[in-house]
Amino acid sequence: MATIRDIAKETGLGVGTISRVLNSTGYVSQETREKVMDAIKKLQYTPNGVARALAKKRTMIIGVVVHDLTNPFVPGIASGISDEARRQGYTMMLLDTLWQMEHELNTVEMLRQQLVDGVILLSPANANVLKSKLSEVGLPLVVIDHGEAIGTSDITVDHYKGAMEALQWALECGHRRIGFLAGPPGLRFSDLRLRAYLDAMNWQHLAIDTIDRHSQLPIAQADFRFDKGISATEALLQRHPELTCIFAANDLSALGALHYLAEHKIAVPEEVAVIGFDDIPTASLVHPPLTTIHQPIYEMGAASARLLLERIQGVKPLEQPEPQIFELTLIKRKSC
Amino acid sequence: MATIRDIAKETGLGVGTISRVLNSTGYVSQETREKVMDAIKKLQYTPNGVARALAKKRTMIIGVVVHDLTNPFVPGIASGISDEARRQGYTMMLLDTLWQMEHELNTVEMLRQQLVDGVILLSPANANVLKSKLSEVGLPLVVIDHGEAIGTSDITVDHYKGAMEALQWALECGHRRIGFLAGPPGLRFSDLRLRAYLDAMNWQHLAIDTIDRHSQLPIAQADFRFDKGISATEALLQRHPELTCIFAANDLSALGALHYLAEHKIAVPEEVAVIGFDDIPTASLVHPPLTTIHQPIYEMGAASARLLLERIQGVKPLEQPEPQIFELTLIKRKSC
DNA sequence: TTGAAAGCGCTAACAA
DNA sequence: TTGTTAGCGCTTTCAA
Repeated sequence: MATIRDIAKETGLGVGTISRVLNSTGYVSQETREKVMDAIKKLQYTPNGVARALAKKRTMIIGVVVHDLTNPFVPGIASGISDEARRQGYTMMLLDTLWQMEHELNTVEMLRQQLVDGVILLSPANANVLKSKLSEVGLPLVVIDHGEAIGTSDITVDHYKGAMEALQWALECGHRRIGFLAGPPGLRFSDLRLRAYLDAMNWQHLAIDTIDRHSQLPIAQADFRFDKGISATEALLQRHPELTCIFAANDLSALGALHYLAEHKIAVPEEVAVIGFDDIPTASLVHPPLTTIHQPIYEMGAASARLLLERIQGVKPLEQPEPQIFELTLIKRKSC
Repeated sequence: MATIRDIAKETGLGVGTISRVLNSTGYVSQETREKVMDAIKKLQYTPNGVARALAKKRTMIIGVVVHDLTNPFVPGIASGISDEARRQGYTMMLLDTLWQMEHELNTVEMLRQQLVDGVILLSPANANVLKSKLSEVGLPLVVIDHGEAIGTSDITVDHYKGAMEALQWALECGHRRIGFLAGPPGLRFSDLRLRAYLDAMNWQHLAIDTIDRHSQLPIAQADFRFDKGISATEALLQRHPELTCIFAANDLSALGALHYLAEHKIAVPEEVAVIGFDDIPTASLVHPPLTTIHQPIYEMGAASARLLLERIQGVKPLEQPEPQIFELTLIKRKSC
């Protein structure tokens, strides 16, 4: 592997000069530049990024921590980030924590080691610890939709309002007996969607943390998952055959509902309607196409990258939050 | 930011000793170790990964170059890689080229800069150039299913055989008039699936590169995409109303076919059957669930990571190929 | 316009 | 068992 010193030797110049042509900084005569370029080509030289990062104190890489690569939501966000980052000369490093607390911590521990210039956290379960860990070492950070009751996200949406809009539509369609496939309890955005459901059903008096005690309610836990969406739908309809509509806390579980209904030849939306939340790509592919709340996934990713880069470049202060709230829109397809 | 030198000063020890307790190499007395640990905690010290990488000449990161994060196939592979890498203490860095030649080259150019210890290329369009670029700098490499006519992949499947198996099943089901939704021409695995189709239809004499001249054949270009799957199916059925089955070169386009058929109230599989290829997660979610050829996606990802790490660690030689061919299996669901 | 030299923060001999 | 020192390959003053 050729180093900058080899180029210096080959051309008879000093390493400083080589560095200058490599970075187009300072003055270099045309003649010298060419001589250097020739040597670079001849020796197949590529600068060593690690050494450069050490000297410059930046790597031009941003780290993105996600909970599950196979959740269709995630690649959407990631490609928004990746595109925007690339546009500004940065590279994205994706890190998957598989919803495991332990991995989330390990991951942030390795990000502390300065291999990245900044970090984007996507729906972290415990944003607050991670945040303080990273700010200890002064790493710029952007949080998309954190999962804790308190704390601020830089990029987010109005989950409550979105869910309410979905339910409003269900009511407009004439549905009165509406069941709910809930997400994992304790996660902020999961709870907000549940809250909207309770309010829309006129159960404002019920606190979300006591909901599991009201087993007579048409609510079943589906944990944002497809497979649990199937079983939860089954449970729901057995306990509540009177339901004419199911609102799922996310698309994946809504797809589970759709799957169950199709298997049991229950017509959608004629017998039971279904509404989801997220608008993942698959939502439009299933039959009937899923009516759902659209999140501008790609745009949210791009915006988070833009904000992070501003913080990295010192345009925006690291700690001062100014949340961007993205618009949700109801996409009326065929399932409700 | 505290450095190793600060810890040395704080404890009154030499930097070598600090390094030793950090890496658990060589002898360190229990007492010293504790003193160091205390100082680390006190000063909130985290070792600088870049400096370490420069000194050790390895970063413990592997780069994974993919063409499209939003293709469900990709996250499947990536999570296999990520899991296996993590198990061995490595971190995965995902890079998206969006099917763009230019990005593919830029990406490899940055990987040349030694920020990673090895590279996995997923279905690269031009594996050969990338390969030589990386081997110039001695970077270990694993290729999953390259897209060129000649060249070897380390991890692959028998596309021809898989497609043939799918067609055999269609024939067994009594279908004789079978249409084909083709992938992008010129890609090795795309062409192999087409070849199998032609052979199964007893059109062995037709060369794949002249296929577009035979416009009377029940073949339409769907380019592995959902939206083109819809329009291609429409075109196909208009020209060939006699078809009773459609074989799609991949699941995404098969889903497009399914979508078209549902929209036009054409019963699947009674009136027209559909078979796909890949077995992406969505395949089992649609209605009717898609009969398709299953690729062990996760396993292939894990295997490629294992192989790469063996090459990085010098257990396996860098250049000597010994391709692993994974088994494809026909998954009979409801669409055929 | 170019060269020399001092780091960047860490690891790994080698001495002590 | 610990300390010292010479790199790793590059950038960046400061002189020349």
